[in-house]
Amino acid sequence: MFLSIRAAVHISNLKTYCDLVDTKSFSKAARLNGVTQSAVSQQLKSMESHFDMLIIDRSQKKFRLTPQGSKLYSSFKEIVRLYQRLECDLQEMSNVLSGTIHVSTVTSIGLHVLPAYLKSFIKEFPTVNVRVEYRRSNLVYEDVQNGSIDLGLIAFPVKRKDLTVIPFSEDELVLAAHPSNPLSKQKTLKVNDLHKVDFIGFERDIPTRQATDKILRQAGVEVKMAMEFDNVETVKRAIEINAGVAILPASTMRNEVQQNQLSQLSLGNDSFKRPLAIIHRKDKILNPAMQTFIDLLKKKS
Amino acid sequence: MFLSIRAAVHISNLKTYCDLVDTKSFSKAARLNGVTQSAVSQQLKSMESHFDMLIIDRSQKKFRLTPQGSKLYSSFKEIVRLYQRLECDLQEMSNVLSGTIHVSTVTSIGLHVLPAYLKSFIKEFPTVNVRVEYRRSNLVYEDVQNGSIDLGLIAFPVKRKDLTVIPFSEDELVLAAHPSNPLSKQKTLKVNDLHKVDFIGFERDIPTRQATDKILRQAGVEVKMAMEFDNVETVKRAIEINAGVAILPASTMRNEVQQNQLSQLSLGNDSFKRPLAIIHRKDKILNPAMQTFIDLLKKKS
DNA sequence: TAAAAATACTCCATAGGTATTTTAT
DNA sequence: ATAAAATACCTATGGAGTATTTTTA
Repeated sequence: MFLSIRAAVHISNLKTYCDLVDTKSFSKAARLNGVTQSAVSQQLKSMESHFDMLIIDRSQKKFRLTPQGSKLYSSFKEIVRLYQRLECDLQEMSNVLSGTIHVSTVTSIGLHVLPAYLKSFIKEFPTVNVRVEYRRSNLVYEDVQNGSIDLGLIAFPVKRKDLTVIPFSEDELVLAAHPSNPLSKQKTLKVNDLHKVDFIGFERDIPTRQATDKILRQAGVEVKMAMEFDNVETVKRAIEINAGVAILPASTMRNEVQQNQLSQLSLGNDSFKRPLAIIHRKDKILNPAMQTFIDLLKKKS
Repeated sequence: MFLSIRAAVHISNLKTYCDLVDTKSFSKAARLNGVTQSAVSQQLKSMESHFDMLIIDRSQKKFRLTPQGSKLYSSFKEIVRLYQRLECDLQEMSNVLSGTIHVSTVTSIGLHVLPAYLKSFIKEFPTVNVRVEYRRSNLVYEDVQNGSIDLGLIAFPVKRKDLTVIPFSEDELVLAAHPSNPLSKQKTLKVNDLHKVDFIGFERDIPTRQATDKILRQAGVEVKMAMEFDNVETVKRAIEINAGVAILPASTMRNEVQQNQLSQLSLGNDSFKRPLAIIHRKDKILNPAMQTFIDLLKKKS
């Protein structure tokens, strides 16, 4: 009736506002919440008129919160957190897992490791909706960090403040070569055998590339970098035309090996591993579905 | 985008839901939040469909919360509390008092004590909107308790669980008589002088009536109860036609005494007092305007 | 001058009102 | 039989989209 709580304040607006403050960007906050920049702008405006105060000082060059603005921020953050926790608790109570899990994964994992897990997961929990985004490593980190997705799958995890890393599996790194390639003839292979060989690698900013570089460097081996690609599929296609050899995760080439399009060669005794991990924001509230998903990945390995 | 927080959940709905649970009544919750019963019903329904679960089991006779329903309740209560606290903090920061104070007062206080305070309050804080409801004592308590108003003003405060009582003033209880009444001739008066006298009182459920009864009883005095009314104004009118005398708070008859329509006689040395107090719900979050209002009442006395 | 934010304008979904029916005591 | 809650129906509103202008870096 006369209660000031009578206001056009939608819970989802609070979340958007928090993102706005976090990102200091209307358009980013908009993207994070699946609305347009215009909407965010209007939301803020209506909040300012509702509370009858300036929230963000946009007069100067810099995005600057007023004292009221930061008070709002901290309260809203708390409320959003409570609300999200509530949602998780409710899901838990309903004891039928549901909801959506939004996963962003490096293509190699997404294409060659994830499917097996995914299959048993959706079989057991058909009510859960898993969305998979296939992206480059750095973008996976970015997605996770800015909160646009729930879980990330990456190789060679690097620790970051405000990220939780959950290792869940390892892949063996092996040599991939065309069946007709001389190297394929050898029964055993050592890294040294790769000296001066035509080599196909990932682009330099991709962790697996950095790992293979290190392997070669430590063995004192120099290769002729013939081609560089940003994903494993293209690398395999290049090997298939015998443009060179590559060091790849074994899991990514099973099909081609089976069909004799590629040869897989173990790299000596000291076999090299590619550790895989799940990442998520430290402050992320994992709902039961996500938790179960994580548990499955950890268990199966 | 895919976030479950994306929901038609208005902050004010949370408050309404809490009231619904508290009162176990759709219509009461509706009244408390200035909407129709229909709206409350629809809100609940849409919440149930949104969370896809039963919240209130209305199948049986009794209003019964599901486990999910009570989980919702506790979380919503926390959120509402956070939000209300936020609003207060914001008001405080804006350092111009504003908002609305909703006061429910016993008529005698509202008509004869409050105006002086009110005058200086609205002079000092013209931006604050004070609404006054004039009601019978028990209804003031009720209003306060069910949260439909912020502050209550009553005499002879009684302690109640979940109510805070703030004494702020005292009124002297005096004898009111028609100027032509024999009693008015006496220079001093003792309670005993009222023996067998025609008496006009408040109705039995009114605290001041109970107080005067006690005064008379303790003095062993019996009066002839000629008339009973539920408010002081009518009592005074009855005295003016000389239907009897009454014991009234001095403050309520100043005007009539001045204009010689009533005589005021002190009741002996052991003057009787009527304590006045402000009441509010213990869990009420007092915004700065209310706090200031209370401080003013306390200070002036 | 290019990106980000604000604004103008429009549209549609929905929240909530009135009126009524259904249900429970 | 009566009070409370649910439902049917309708309308107004305000939230958000598109398109555009304005701002600022």
